[in-house]
Amino acid sequence: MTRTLTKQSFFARPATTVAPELLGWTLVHDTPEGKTSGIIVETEAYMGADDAASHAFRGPTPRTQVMFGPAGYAYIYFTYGMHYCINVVTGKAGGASAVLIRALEPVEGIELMHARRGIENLTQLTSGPGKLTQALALNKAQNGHDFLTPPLQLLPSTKPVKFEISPRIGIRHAADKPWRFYIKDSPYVSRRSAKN
DNA sequence: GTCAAGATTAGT
DNA sequence: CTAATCTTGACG
Repeated sequence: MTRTLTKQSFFARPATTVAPELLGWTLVHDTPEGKTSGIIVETEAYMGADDAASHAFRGPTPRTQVMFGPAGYAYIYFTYGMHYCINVVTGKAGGASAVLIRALEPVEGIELMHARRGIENLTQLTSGPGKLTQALALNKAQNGHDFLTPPLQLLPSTKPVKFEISPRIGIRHAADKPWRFYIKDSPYVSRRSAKN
């Protein structure tokens, strides 16, 4: 087996396969204000039309359009009247599967992230899907952006990671599916997932 | 047009 | 446990 898995083919696999492998990767966002980045420590897989918990379950809508496109793009949505969440589209085009990035370990631009979040606590800076988008200044403007080019990128992991599996957080349907993955012992996983 | 629910978070 | 806050999508 000599073929290398390119970034593009990496994403074009089932969300349940990509989600755990994304742990340890780095999410970077460059803005005029400065660069912010973090290591992915928590993810969840959403399996499109076959997954009752997915936004794509009832077919394509204007909001979920990018999930039905090719893999490697950002699906960012607004919810609860105050939060954005970011996903990586995975699988083959039309499948509408995606991986929700739920928590990061802060790396670059920590001061900027503190300012954007208005808090001092480092472990709570990016420990949740709504928190990390605020810290990296992600919103609707980045919806549909491909992760292979600046200013929003996903950089491969440099070392293997030890992770655990659990049911997904905050969903009503398909709550039994073990499709949440997180780095064992990381103090940066989301609070609700941690144990609450 | 109307309405309920939501892949969340912070605070009591 | 609940309030905050508002977009989306289903219904008609």
